Amino acid sequence: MEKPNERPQPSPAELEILQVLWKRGSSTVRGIWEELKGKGVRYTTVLKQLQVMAQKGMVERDDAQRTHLYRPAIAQDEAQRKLTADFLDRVFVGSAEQLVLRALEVTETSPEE
Amino acid sequence: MEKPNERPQPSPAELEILQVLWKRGSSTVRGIWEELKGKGVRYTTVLKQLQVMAQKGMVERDDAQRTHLYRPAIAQDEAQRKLTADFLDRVFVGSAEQLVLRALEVTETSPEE
DNA sequence: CTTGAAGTACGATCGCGATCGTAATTTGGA
DNA sequence: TCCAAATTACGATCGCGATCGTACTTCAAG
Repeated sequence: MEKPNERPQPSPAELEILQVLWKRGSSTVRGIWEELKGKGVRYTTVLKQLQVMAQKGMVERDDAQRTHLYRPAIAQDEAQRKLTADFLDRVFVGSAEQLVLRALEVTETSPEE
Repeated sequence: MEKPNERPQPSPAELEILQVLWKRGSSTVRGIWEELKGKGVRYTTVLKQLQVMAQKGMVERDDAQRTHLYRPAIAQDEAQRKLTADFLDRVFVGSAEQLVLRALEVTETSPEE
Protein backbone atom coordinates (compact mmCIF):
# COMPACT_ATOMS: atom_id res chain seq x y z
CA MET A 1 0.00 0.00 0.00
CA GLU A 2 2.03 2.92 -1.23
CA LYS A 3 0.55 6.35 -1.29
CA PRO A 4 2.44 8.17 -4.00
CA ASN A 5 -0.36 10.71 -4.24
CA GLU A 6 0.26 12.40 -0.94
CA ARG A 7 0.49 15.75 -2.70
CA PRO A 8 -0.22 18.78 -0.55
CA GLN A 9 -3.02 21.11 -1.55
CA PRO A 10 -1.85 24.17 -3.47
CA SER A 11 -1.91 27.37 -1.45
CA PRO A 12 -3.56 30.48 -2.92
CA ALA A 13 -0.37 31.83 -4.44
CA GLU A 14 0.58 28.40 -5.73
CA LEU A 15 -2.81 28.03 -7.31
CA GLU A 16 -2.40 31.31 -9.15
CA ILE A 17 0.79 30.04 -10.69
CA LEU A 18 -0.78 26.72 -11.58
CA GLN A 19 -3.61 28.56 -13.31
CA VAL A 20 -1.07 30.25 -15.55
CA LEU A 21 0.68 26.96 -16.27
CA TRP A 22 -2.56 25.15 -17.03
CA LYS A 23 -3.49 27.90 -19.44
CA ARG A 24 -0.15 28.40 -21.16
CA GLY A 25 1.53 25.07 -20.73
CA SER A 26 5.28 24.83 -20.25
CA SER A 27 6.59 28.31 -19.47
CA THR A 28 9.59 30.23 -18.32
CA VAL A 29 9.65 32.08 -15.03
CA ARG A 30 9.56 35.31 -16.94
CA GLY A 31 6.56 34.23 -18.95
CA ILE A 32 4.65 33.37 -15.82
CA TRP A 33 5.71 36.55 -14.14
CA GLU A 34 4.48 38.60 -17.07
CA GLU A 35 0.97 37.34 -16.46
CA LEU A 36 1.16 37.97 -12.74
CA LYS A 37 2.97 41.24 -12.48
CA GLY A 38 -0.32 43.10 -12.52
CA LYS A 39 -0.73 42.06 -8.90
CA GLY A 40 2.52 43.80 -8.01
CA VAL A 41 4.54 40.70 -7.34
CA ARG A 42 8.31 40.65 -7.85
CA TYR A 43 10.08 38.40 -10.29
CA THR A 44 12.12 36.58 -7.67
CA THR A 45 9.01 35.87 -5.67
CA VAL A 46 7.58 33.90 -8.55
CA LEU A 47 10.88 32.15 -9.05
CA LYS A 48 11.14 31.14 -5.40
CA GLN A 49 7.57 29.97 -5.45
CA LEU A 50 8.27 27.74 -8.44
CA GLN A 51 11.36 26.28 -6.77
CA VAL A 52 9.35 25.37 -3.72
CA MET A 53 6.55 23.96 -5.83
CA ALA A 54 9.01 21.84 -7.76
CA GLN A 55 10.32 20.44 -4.50
CA LYS A 56 6.78 19.59 -3.47
CA GLY A 57 6.16 17.86 -6.77
CA MET A 58 3.53 20.31 -7.95
CA VAL A 59 5.48 21.35 -11.00
CA GLU A 60 8.30 19.79 -12.96
CA ARG A 61 11.36 21.65 -14.13
CA ASP A 62 13.22 21.27 -17.37
CA ASP A 63 16.67 22.71 -16.79
CA ALA A 64 18.26 21.53 -20.00
CA GLN A 65 18.51 25.11 -21.16
CA ARG A 66 19.91 27.94 -19.16
CA THR A 67 16.43 29.40 -18.91
CA HIS A 68 14.43 26.76 -17.11
CA LEU A 69 11.00 25.63 -18.15
CA TYR A 70 8.26 24.72 -15.74
CA ARG A 71 5.18 22.66 -16.37
CA PRO A 72 2.36 21.52 -14.09
CA ALA A 73 2.81 18.13 -12.46
CA ILE A 74 -0.79 17.85 -11.31
CA ALA A 75 -3.86 17.94 -13.52
CA GLN A 76 -6.26 20.85 -13.28
CA ASP A 77 -9.35 18.71 -12.89
CA GLU A 78 -7.74 16.61 -10.20
CA ALA A 79 -6.72 19.69 -8.24
CA GLN A 80 -10.21 21.11 -8.66
CA ARG A 81 -11.76 17.93 -7.32
CA LYS A 82 -9.59 17.90 -4.24
CA LEU A 83 -10.13 21.57 -3.51
CA THR A 84 -13.85 21.28 -4.09
CA ALA A 85 -14.16 18.27 -1.82
CA ASP A 86 -12.46 20.21 0.95
CA PHE A 87 -14.49 23.34 0.37
CA LEU A 88 -17.66 21.31 0.26
CA ASP A 89 -17.48 19.98 3.76
CA ARG A 90 -15.78 22.98 5.30
CA VAL A 91 -18.43 25.41 4.11
CA PHE A 92 -21.44 23.27 3.32
CA VAL A 93 -20.94 20.33 5.63
CA GLY A 94 -21.05 18.02 2.65
CA SER A 95 -24.25 19.26 1.04
CA ALA A 96 -23.51 19.51 -2.67
CA GLU A 97 -27.00 20.81 -3.38
CA GLN A 98 -26.35 23.83 -1.21
CA LEU A 99 -23.07 24.47 -2.93
CA VAL A 100 -24.67 24.37 -6.35
CA LEU A 101 -27.43 26.66 -5.17
CA ARG A 102 -25.01 29.28 -3.88
CA ALA A 103 -22.88 29.04 -7.00
CA LEU A 104 -25.88 29.86 -9.15
CA GLU A 105 -27.00 32.70 -6.91
CA VAL A 106 -23.61 34.27 -7.04
CA THR A 107 -23.20 34.12 -10.80
CA GLU A 108 -26.70 35.24 -11.66
CA THR A 109 -26.71 38.21 -9.33
CA SER A 110 -23.39 39.67 -10.45
CA PRO A 111 -22.83 39.48 -14.20
CA GLU A 112 -19.21 40.50 -14.06
CA GLU A 113 -16.65 42.17 -11.81
CA MET B 1 -22.56 54.83 -0.79
CA GLU B 2 -21.55 53.48 2.55
CA LYS B 3 -20.10 50.03 2.83
CA PRO B 4 -21.01 48.86 6.30
CA ASN B 5 -20.50 45.27 5.20
CA GLU B 6 -16.75 45.34 5.09
CA ARG B 7 -16.63 42.16 7.15
CA PRO B 8 -13.54 40.05 6.72
CA GLN B 9 -13.91 36.49 5.49
CA PRO B 10 -13.93 33.89 8.23
CA SER B 11 -10.75 31.86 8.47
CA PRO B 12 -10.96 28.05 8.64
CA ALA B 13 -11.00 27.92 12.43
CA GLU B 14 -13.48 30.75 12.60
CA LEU B 15 -15.72 29.01 10.14
CA GLU B 16 -15.75 25.88 12.29
CA ILE B 17 -16.99 27.92 15.20
CA LEU B 18 -19.59 29.64 13.08
CA GLN B 19 -20.85 26.26 11.91
CA VAL B 20 -21.50 25.30 15.51
CA LEU B 21 -23.26 28.60 16.21
CA TRP B 22 -25.41 28.37 13.09
CA LYS B 23 -26.45 24.89 14.12
CA ARG B 24 -27.00 25.46 17.82
CA GLY B 25 -27.80 29.14 18.00
CA SER B 26 -26.72 31.22 20.98
CA SER B 27 -24.20 29.19 22.97
CA THR B 28 -21.70 29.37 25.78
CA VAL B 29 -18.02 28.92 25.21
CA ARG B 30 -18.22 25.60 26.95
CA GLY B 31 -21.05 24.46 24.75
CA ILE B 32 -19.13 25.28 21.62
CA TRP B 33 -16.00 23.69 22.97
CA GLU B 34 -17.89 20.49 23.69
CA GLU B 35 -18.65 20.11 20.01
CA LEU B 36 -15.10 20.88 18.96
CA LYS B 37 -13.01 19.10 21.53
CA GLY B 38 -12.91 16.04 19.32
CA LYS B 39 -10.32 17.86 17.24
CA GLY B 40 -8.08 18.20 20.29
CA VAL B 41 -8.50 21.92 20.74
CA ARG B 42 -8.17 23.52 24.18
CA TYR B 43 -10.94 25.43 25.88
CA THR B 44 -9.09 28.71 26.04
CA THR B 45 -8.30 28.49 22.36
CA VAL B 46 -11.99 28.53 21.56
CA LEU B 47 -12.53 31.34 24.01
CA LYS B 48 -9.77 33.46 22.52
CA GLN B 49 -11.08 32.78 19.05
CA LEU B 50 -14.52 33.99 20.04
CA GLN B 51 -13.11 37.14 21.59
CA VAL B 52 -11.29 37.94 18.38
CA MET B 53 -14.34 37.15 16.30
CA ALA B 54 -16.47 39.42 18.45
CA GLN B 55 -13.99 42.22 17.88
CA LYS B 56 -14.21 41.63 14.15
CA GLY B 57 -18.00 41.71 14.29
CA MET B 58 -18.44 38.10 13.27
CA VAL B 59 -20.23 37.15 16.47
CA GLU B 60 -22.05 39.10 19.12
CA ARG B 61 -21.60 38.62 22.82
CA ASP B 62 -24.18 38.76 25.54
CA ASP B 63 -22.31 39.37 28.78
CA ALA B 64 -25.32 40.08 30.93
CA GLN B 65 -24.67 36.87 32.81
CA ARG B 66 -21.37 35.84 34.23
CA THR B 67 -21.18 33.07 31.65
CA HIS B 68 -21.24 34.87 28.34
CA LEU B 69 -23.35 33.87 25.39
CA TYR B 70 -22.23 34.11 21.81
CA ARG B 71 -24.35 34.21 18.70
CA PRO B 72 -23.48 34.57 15.01
CA ALA B 73 -23.52 38.12 13.65
CA ILE B 74 -23.38 37.06 10.04
CA ALA B 75 -25.88 34.87 8.26
CA GLN B 76 -24.86 31.45 7.04
CA ASP B 77 -26.14 31.93 3.51
CA GLU B 78 -24.42 35.26 3.20
CA ALA B 79 -21.11 33.82 4.35
CA GLN B 80 -21.55 30.93 1.97
CA ARG B 81 -22.16 33.28 -0.92
CA LYS B 82 -19.05 35.30 -0.24
CA LEU B 83 -16.87 32.25 0.24
CA THR B 84 -18.27 30.60 -2.86
CA ALA B 85 -17.74 33.71 -4.96
CA ASP B 86 -14.11 33.77 -3.91
CA PHE B 87 -13.60 30.08 -4.42
CA LEU B 88 -15.26 30.28 -7.78
CA ASP B 89 -12.80 32.62 -9.38
CA ARG B 90 -9.75 31.41 -7.52
CA VAL B 91 -10.23 27.79 -8.56
CA PHE B 92 -12.50 27.94 -11.57
CA VAL B 93 -11.73 31.37 -12.97
CA GLY B 94 -15.40 32.25 -12.70
CA SER B 95 -16.88 29.24 -14.45
CA ALA B 96 -19.83 28.16 -12.32
CA GLU B 97 -20.58 25.27 -14.67
CA GLN B 98 -17.18 23.78 -13.95
CA LEU B 99 -17.70 24.16 -10.23
CA VAL B 100 -21.05 22.41 -10.37
CA LEU B 101 -19.57 19.65 -12.47
CA ARG B 102 -16.76 18.99 -10.00
CA ALA B 103 -19.13 19.13 -7.06
CA LEU B 104 -21.24 16.39 -8.57
CA GLU B 105 -18.23 14.27 -9.45
CA VAL B 106 -16.93 14.46 -5.95
CA THR B 107 -20.16 13.56 -4.22
CA GLU B 108 -21.13 10.76 -6.54
CA THR B 109 -17.76 9.06 -6.46
CA SER B 110 -17.34 9.07 -2.71
CA PRO B 111 -20.52 8.25 -0.79
CA GLU B 112 -19.23 9.27 2.59
CA GLU B 113 -16.03 9.99 4.50
C1' DC C 1 -15.15 33.75 55.78
C1' DT C 2 -12.60 30.61 52.86
C1' DT C 3 -11.61 28.00 49.09
C1' DG C 4 -11.72 25.80 44.86
C1' DA C 5 -14.07 25.31 40.60
C1' DA C 6 -15.58 27.81 36.56
C1' DG C 7 -15.02 31.44 33.74
C1' DT C 8 -12.60 35.39 31.34
C1' DA C 9 -8.61 38.19 29.77
C1' DC C 10 -4.54 38.44 27.33
C1' DG C 11 0.29 38.19 26.28
C1' DA C 12 3.65 34.90 24.08
C1' DT C 13 4.72 31.75 20.87
C1' DC C 14 4.56 28.58 16.76
C1' DG C 15 4.04 27.42 12.03
C1' DC C 16 3.81 28.61 7.59
C1' DG C 17 2.71 30.99 3.41
C1' DA C 18 4.51 34.73 1.02
C1' DT C 19 7.70 38.28 -0.17
C1' DC C 20 11.97 40.42 -0.88
C1' DG C 21 17.05 41.48 -1.23
C1' DT C 22 21.35 40.05 -2.38
C1' DA C 23 24.88 37.11 -4.08
C1' DA C 24 26.44 33.95 -7.56
C1' DT C 25 26.26 32.33 -12.30
C1' DT C 26 25.70 32.49 -17.13
C1' DT C 27 25.55 34.53 -21.61
C1' DG C 28 25.26 37.44 -25.57
C1' DG C 29 26.85 41.58 -27.65
C1' DA C 30 30.00 45.72 -27.98
C1' DT D 1 37.91 39.94 -24.06
C1' DC D 2 34.95 42.05 -21.09
C1' DC D 3 30.84 43.92 -19.23
C1' DA D 4 25.97 44.48 -18.56
C1' DA D 5 21.81 42.15 -18.50
C1' DA D 6 19.34 38.05 -17.47
C1' DT D 7 18.76 34.23 -14.66
C1' DT D 8 19.06 31.23 -10.67
C1' DA D 9 19.88 30.22 -5.70
C1' DC D 10 18.75 31.02 -1.13
C1' DG D 11 18.70 33.04 3.37
C1' DA D 12 15.98 36.55 6.07
C1' DT D 13 11.98 38.54 7.22
C1' DC D 14 6.96 39.70 7.58
C1' DG D 15 2.21 38.88 8.53
C1' DC D 16 -1.11 36.34 10.43
C1' DG D 17 -3.93 32.53 11.85
C1' DA D 18 -3.95 29.49 15.55
C1' DT D 19 -2.72 27.67 19.91
C1' DC D 20 -1.50 27.61 24.61
C1' DG D 21 -0.24 28.98 29.47
C1' DT D 22 -0.98 31.82 33.10
C1' DA D 23 -3.01 35.34 35.81
C1' DC D 24 -7.09 37.46 37.28
C1' DT D 25 -12.09 37.44 38.59
C1' DT D 26 -16.40 35.66 40.16
C1' DC D 27 -19.33 32.77 42.64
C1' DA D 28 -21.28 29.20 45.29
C1' DA D 29 -20.67 25.38 48.64
C1' DG D 30 -19.15 24.23 53.07
